[in-house]
Amino acid sequence: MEITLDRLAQKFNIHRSTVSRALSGITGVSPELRDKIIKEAEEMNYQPHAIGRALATKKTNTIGLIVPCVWNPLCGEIIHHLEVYAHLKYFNVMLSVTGYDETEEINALRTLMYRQVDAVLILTNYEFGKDKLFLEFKESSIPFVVIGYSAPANINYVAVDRETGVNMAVEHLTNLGHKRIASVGLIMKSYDHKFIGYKKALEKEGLEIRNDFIVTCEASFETGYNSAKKILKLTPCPTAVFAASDVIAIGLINGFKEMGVRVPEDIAVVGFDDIEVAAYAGVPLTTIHQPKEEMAKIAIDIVSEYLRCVEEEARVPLVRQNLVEPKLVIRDSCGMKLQQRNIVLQPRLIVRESTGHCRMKDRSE
Amino acid sequence: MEITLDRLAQKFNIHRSTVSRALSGITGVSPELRDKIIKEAEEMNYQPHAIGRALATKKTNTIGLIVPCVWNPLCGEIIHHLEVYAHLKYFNVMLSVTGYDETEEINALRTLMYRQVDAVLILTNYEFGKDKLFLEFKESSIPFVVIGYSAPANINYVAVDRETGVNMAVEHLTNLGHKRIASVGLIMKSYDHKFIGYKKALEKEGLEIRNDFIVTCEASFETGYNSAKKILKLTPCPTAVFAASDVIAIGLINGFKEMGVRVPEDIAVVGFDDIEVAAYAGVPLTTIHQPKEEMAKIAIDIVSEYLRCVEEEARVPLVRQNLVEPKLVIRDSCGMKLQQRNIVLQPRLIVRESTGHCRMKDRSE
DNA sequence: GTGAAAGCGCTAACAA
DNA sequence: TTGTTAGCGCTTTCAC
Repeated sequence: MEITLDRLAQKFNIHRSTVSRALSGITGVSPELRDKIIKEAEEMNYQPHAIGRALATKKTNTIGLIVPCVWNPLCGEIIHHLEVYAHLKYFNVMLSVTGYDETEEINALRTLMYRQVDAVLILTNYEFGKDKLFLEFKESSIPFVVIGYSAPANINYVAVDRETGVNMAVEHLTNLGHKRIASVGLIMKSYDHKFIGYKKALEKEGLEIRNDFIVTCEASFETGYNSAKKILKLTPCPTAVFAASDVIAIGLINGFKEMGVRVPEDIAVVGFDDIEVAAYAGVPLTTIHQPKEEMAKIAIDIVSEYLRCVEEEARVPLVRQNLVEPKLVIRDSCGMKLQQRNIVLQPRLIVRESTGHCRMKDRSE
Repeated sequence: MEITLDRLAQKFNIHRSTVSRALSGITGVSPELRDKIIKEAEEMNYQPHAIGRALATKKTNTIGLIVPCVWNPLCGEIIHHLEVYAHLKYFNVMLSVTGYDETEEINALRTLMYRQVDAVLILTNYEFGKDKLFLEFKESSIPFVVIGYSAPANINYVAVDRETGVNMAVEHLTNLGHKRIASVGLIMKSYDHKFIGYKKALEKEGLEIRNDFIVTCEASFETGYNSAKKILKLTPCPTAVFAASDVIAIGLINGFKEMGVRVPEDIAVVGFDDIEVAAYAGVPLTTIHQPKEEMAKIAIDIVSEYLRCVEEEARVPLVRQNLVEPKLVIRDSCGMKLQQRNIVLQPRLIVRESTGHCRMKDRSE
């Protein structure tokens, strides 16, 4: 038989409310009784019923996490950190994967939002602020934060500064002397910060922006792999390529290899994300590091701080919009093999931080 | 103001139970009223309150998922499939990551178990049946299934046949003529099926089992990488190595490369798991495929079938213990490059299935 | 310091 | 067909 507050109370011929107070550590129970109750509860291995409590308190201590997928290493790593930090703040996490489907995203939101989670986090790597999703959010009163992409003015978000990141990547290539720099996986829309960054970086160097040098594809190993052929068909052939994500970069390098094209000797490749495999991917990948753990921490902080305030009936914090700084991680895929390297069995890592600082904008609703 | 059954009922001056029936599609409401109610509910965008419903029905439609980590691609891929199948069966999933910590596993179990989830799935890659965890499970009345490792007689599980898998891997190596086959990442315990498989496979071939050829390490890219040095120090040097997981194999290959040792020319490597990156890892990895999606499907089927039975008050199914068959996936890392290969931009895949069938043992409690 | 009572939102058995 | 009632397990306000 399940053990409940009432059953515990019966043991001592007292009322369940007293037991509740004793176990919640609320003042107003005699120390002796309190200790007896606690002891007995432990002995009987009493566990408060989360659902009952949630109904009474209107708090579930659960945050909903909507993600496009989990198999993708970038998502996997971010989800990992989110869960760990959530756990530290005593939140459970409810996971919902949408398969990059906008309708599914809305469904997930509905399911989670309607009062079974205290907050929702949404991981997305593309434009956010699309009307439906956005409206759905605003109708609810629970806090939410977008992770991975910037959002409209009145929505919390934490994301890397993509434009700066891409700029660093392209600059690295131009510094190495590259003039014909193609890209794979960019989305040719004004809302794609990576696309903007790519264009601006080339413009700054006075390099021509050629549409045929912009090969679009989704983010996966396979699409990257298949893009290799497209890149090699270009005339004149690019000497370097910026891949919009590491999975693409890794696939690409494999594709090149398959066609007898060496990286970095024949063509240089920079990635974006710095997923863990990047260091172990055939040719260790030079890439732009996303501070995933930091982003996760910030996201969890935002919701837990918000929730703390409503609990204490304090003024709720302003919308927080965090752009965190990327870093350039130099490995082998762009041909920085010029220096002598000791044969030390550790993944080589030269980190070059961007000059900017972590920017944080606070705006009022 | 939140919209509830009562508030909906007020609109028509009827009782909330009628509204409840109408919306649940339960017979016993006049068609006209029913339609009016449904229409109004949709208009007001009514969403049933999951917590209230859960308290009343003692069902949360949520399954708890306890995993050691999510950043690891093997875990990530399995979690992905689990979530997708759970979703298909209308389950939410509550995720709990334990960081390979047994105490955390028990905590997670407690948190989830005590009536906020209908079932729990536990993903583990090591021995299961450890007293504490096991007892904790048995005290609860909710169904659970272990994924990835076989469990004691009265516990559901679904796992690959690891012993067979390792046997296939080692056999592949011996077929290629290898005699000195080291291993990395095995656990030298009687409960490690991979270890058993490795030993048996060598014995079968009449090969010596050398303790120094068994290099232990945890499953990560980094530990694999660091193990390369250890392998190369052995005398006589092995000509092939079996890595207990793909992440180890990938790290290992990078370590070898770093030290100027070529794979497969100088040394052959087989992995285990067939994670997605395996096909794109510098040298495409020959490995043992775990049917992750199939395993996920079986796991979800087990719990949803169980839950269906208790709901219908039918006899609950017997314990299901599924060992699914691994497959040998031949790529490049063992030197099967003998045949001419067309330059076709697709990851090469030669799948060799094990001769056995998917075994399923049903046992009574 | 402790008990009684109400109520969170819903479902389900029973009456009408 | 519809309403009434009770109750899921807990918290919390108000009496005592």
